Amino acid sequence: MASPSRTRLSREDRMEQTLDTAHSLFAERGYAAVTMDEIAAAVGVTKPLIYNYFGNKESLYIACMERSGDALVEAISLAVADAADPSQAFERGVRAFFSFIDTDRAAWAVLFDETLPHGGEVIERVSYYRSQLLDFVAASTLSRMPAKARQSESVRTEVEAVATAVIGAAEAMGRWWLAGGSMTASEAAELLISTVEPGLLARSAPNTPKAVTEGDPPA
Amino acid sequence: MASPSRTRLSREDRMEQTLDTAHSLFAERGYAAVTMDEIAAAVGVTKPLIYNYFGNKESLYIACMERSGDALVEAISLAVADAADPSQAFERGVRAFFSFIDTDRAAWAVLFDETLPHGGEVIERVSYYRSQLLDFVAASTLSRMPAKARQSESVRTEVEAVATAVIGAAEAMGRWWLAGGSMTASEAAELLISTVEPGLLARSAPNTPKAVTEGDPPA
Amino acid sequence: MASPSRTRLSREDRMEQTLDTAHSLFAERGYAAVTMDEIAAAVGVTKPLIYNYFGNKESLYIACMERSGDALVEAISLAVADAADPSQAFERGVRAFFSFIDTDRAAWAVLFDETLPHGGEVIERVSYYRSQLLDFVAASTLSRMPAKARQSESVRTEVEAVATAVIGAAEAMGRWWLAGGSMTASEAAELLISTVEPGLLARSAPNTPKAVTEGDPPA
Amino acid sequence: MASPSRTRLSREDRMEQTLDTAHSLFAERGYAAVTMDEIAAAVGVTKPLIYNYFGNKESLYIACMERSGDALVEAISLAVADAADPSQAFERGVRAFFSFIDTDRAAWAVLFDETLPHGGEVIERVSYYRSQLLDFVAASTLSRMPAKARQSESVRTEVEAVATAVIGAAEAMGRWWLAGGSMTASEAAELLISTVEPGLLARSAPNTPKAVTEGDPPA
DNA sequence: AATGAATGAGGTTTCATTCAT
DNA sequence: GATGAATGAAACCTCATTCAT
Repeated sequence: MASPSRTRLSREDRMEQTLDTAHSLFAERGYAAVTMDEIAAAVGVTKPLIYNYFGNKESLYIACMERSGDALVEAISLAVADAADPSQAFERGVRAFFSFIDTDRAAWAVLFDETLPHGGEVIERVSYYRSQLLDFVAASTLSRMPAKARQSESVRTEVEAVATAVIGAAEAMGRWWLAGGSMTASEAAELLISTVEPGLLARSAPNTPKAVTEGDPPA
Repeated sequence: MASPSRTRLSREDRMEQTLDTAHSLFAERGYAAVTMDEIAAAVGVTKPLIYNYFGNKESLYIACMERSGDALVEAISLAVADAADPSQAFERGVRAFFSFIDTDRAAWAVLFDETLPHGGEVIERVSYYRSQLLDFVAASTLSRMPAKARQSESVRTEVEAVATAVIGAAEAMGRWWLAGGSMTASEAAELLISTVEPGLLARSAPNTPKAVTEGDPPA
Repeated sequence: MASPSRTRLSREDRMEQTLDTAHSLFAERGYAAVTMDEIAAAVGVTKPLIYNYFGNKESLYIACMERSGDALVEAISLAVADAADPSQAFERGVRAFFSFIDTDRAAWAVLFDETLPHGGEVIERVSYYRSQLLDFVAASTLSRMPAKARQSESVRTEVEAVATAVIGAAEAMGRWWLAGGSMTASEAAELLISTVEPGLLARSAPNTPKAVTEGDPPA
Repeated sequence: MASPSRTRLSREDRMEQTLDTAHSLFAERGYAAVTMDEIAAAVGVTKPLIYNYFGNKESLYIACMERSGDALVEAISLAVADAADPSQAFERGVRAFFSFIDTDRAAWAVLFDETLPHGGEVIERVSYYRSQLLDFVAASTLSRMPAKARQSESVRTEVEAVATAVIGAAEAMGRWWLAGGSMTASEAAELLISTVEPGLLARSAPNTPKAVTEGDPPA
């Protein structure tokens, strides 16, 4: 927010700098409340330059969002891919998620801003990232199911619903954690895992005696 | 939305009618997208009258929200209070929640509008209702815990976090359900219950062998 | 342009007054060069009021134009209808045309403004009025032709072309006359009539040997 | 419009190339709708270079216009000069005019653009070319008059008015022809000639009984 | 000979809100 | 108890034009 130096920057540098500044502002106050004038002033240039580089407000926001979104999706993607055992994908994904919002809480805020205009391109892009997260959860749940079940249409619908609920839980908890901060990100992750993992597991393996998968080995 | 009759109404009736109309509009398109002009036109009165009654847009929205919020809290409250066994409070609450949004999706929409201005009084009131819901979940979780645990500060924090996650899950699933509608409200409720109940239970009774509480193993 | 009194006016009066003022400004400097700010200032109100009444700049311009266009078309229409003999329709129409632009030169300017945006609704409306004028000329020419010729497609095309030329001549002469003013409107009308009437007549009565009018006198 | 090669050109060549490109754009969309950005992009150079060469947008337009204007005036001038008999000057001029706009419709479009700013230098230059055309018509009309009449101030005014009307007719018909194209340029020329020539002739030779030119009543 | 970076100034439009009756 | 008229403030966006290299 500190107004940067007055030197002429290369197009690339200026764009980078603008993205940084805009990202901060958007993260702090949301899409609707931030004006182009403000962004320009914060960057230390005039509006036309920003319009020249980014076209319009929505596109600028999308550019901000893309950095965050890509980073988040990649972080989770890597974590999940590294799981030796598919049954650990979910946990690893959740941990990556909280680790991400711990590292870059602004990214999170931009990605899940609640003041976005309802009917534009921005919302489409946000939806894309949300759907990516959804897919991670859904995939990790499905991967633990018998092949037969995975085919069923109704099972797939249920899994989508459950995944939605889990993402909602993660978002809410993320928000809560960002606001309060009375525990570490990793603790928050474990808390979420312990809350939903049992239910997911039960759903994935309906035939398996739940007792066995869930915990205490039989005496 | 049908423009109401133009007869002169008493102040109270007019307010009631305005609330109805405004509620519909807000539910349909969100706080930000609805203008005072529209509301006045839909009600069939002039803007100054609405300002006279409600002061400003935020207050009007709050008035709309309060009806919905109170109704929701009361519905859940009743359901929970009726539970013979505290261990059923959570399930009953969730069912009441989905039943409520099934009956009155407009109320839900107003209560969980995502286009609210970030830093105003509105958001405070929304928070109040959210915190009420939170308390239900937290209470139902705590009630299943041994008294000793309930005293612990760290346990209370954990429970708050978990309850937040659960409410987030419910909201997200509610939104998903309203948008798609590929199952009944009651199915959605069961889905949510089956997803988080095991985890909650495990948390409430950490000593109890989880297997036992979770769906009797085959003999 | 003198800023009118500050009294509150009825909607109708204010609209009327706004139309008057805007009409003057548009007539004087053209659509593009007049700003809404200016209009509002000249009327003595603020922009939002004007937007409230007229919607946007194009609509305001159209409202201005409609008055002028309707008046012009009606004036010509009446003059032509009054012609006892169809062979006089053209002359009467031309006189009405010049009489009109004599009475209300601003109307003319608004109607044939050359700075209108190319692809909007405004241009459509202007075209409508232009086509009305065209029809007058074309009709008066056709009415003097034998029924047989009137059917011919090629004759109709020719008549359209000629009518276009005549309207162009009238517009240009109108503009010239408005700029210079070295003769009366009625003299200008007669001048135009004497310039094109012979040609039109010759066209209408193709049986007359064209050789006589058109070129080399017979040896 | 095809973006030209990026080789370094001499100043003169670059100017030439810029004029070509700008001319095309202006002809296609009119002065107002073309931006300097566009022109620069289409030429394949940067704006400052264009400013360096031409000063500003108006001057650039004028430069475009001058080529077209000079060419048109010269074409007509030649045609008229070639007329053995002064009585044919008008016809030849009209034919040259339509032949010109047939060959180079872009030139025409730039010369008679209707979106030019009202009060600048551009309009002055346009007026110059228009006055040149006017002079051709006026001269050809005057040349057929007795010397005595030519001296009269009022006759000269009348001739100017009539010439204005004729040019207006030519412009309008030119526009119509360019838009529709349902006849050849030469047919259009003859049509215009046959429409105004009789009137002009009658004016030039006021002693000739007009009845003759105007369609003899059947004996 | 030419460029990339940058701007000043202004345009249309929208909205919550209040004045005067 | 209610209205029609009116506003202040600001938002997004565009364009011709120039500076510094």
